[in-house]
Amino acid sequence: MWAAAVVVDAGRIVGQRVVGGCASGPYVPGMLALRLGPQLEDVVRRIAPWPEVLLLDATGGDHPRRAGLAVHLGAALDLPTVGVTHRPLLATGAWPADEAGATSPLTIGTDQVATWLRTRRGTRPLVVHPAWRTDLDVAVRVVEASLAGRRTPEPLRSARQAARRARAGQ
DNA sequence: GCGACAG
DNA sequence: ATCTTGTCGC
Repeated sequence: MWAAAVVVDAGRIVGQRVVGGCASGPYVPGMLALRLGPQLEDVVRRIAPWPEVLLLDATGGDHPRRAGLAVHLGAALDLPTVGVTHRPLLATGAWPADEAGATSPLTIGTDQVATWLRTRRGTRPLVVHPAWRTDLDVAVRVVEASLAGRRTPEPLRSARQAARRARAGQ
């Protein structure tokens, strides 16, 4: 398993780190932190400059115990976190209008734990999860500020690309 | 037994 | 995540 972390400031990559090794457990929905937590914490701790907020492929309160991987990692690192996923884990809610910036609530019972966000017209909306020391409003603003005109936040694209390169050996 | 189920 | 199928755009 490979993990990559990049620090993006004003659209520019100002820090990057890649780390490899064995995943620490199997993939079990609801227990991602057990599988990926240790290596993700390691790769973030090695990065410089230290970020103001972490964007992760993970959920926050959309979790059986309201503690998705983004919550765990934020707590472990004492760093604000925001999650971005393709789909919710448990929460449900109708898609927002097909307009950039449109949002709609994702709820578990009466609690809104995340929001659908249409980052770009004509594409599937992303799920934005407030997590450690962030709320819905901040989470959406962080994601929108990191889009760089694309559907997916630039830090996540860069990190995926770096991890893919490392996995291929280079 | 089958589908759902972050990555 | 990974894989497969289908669509759209360059």
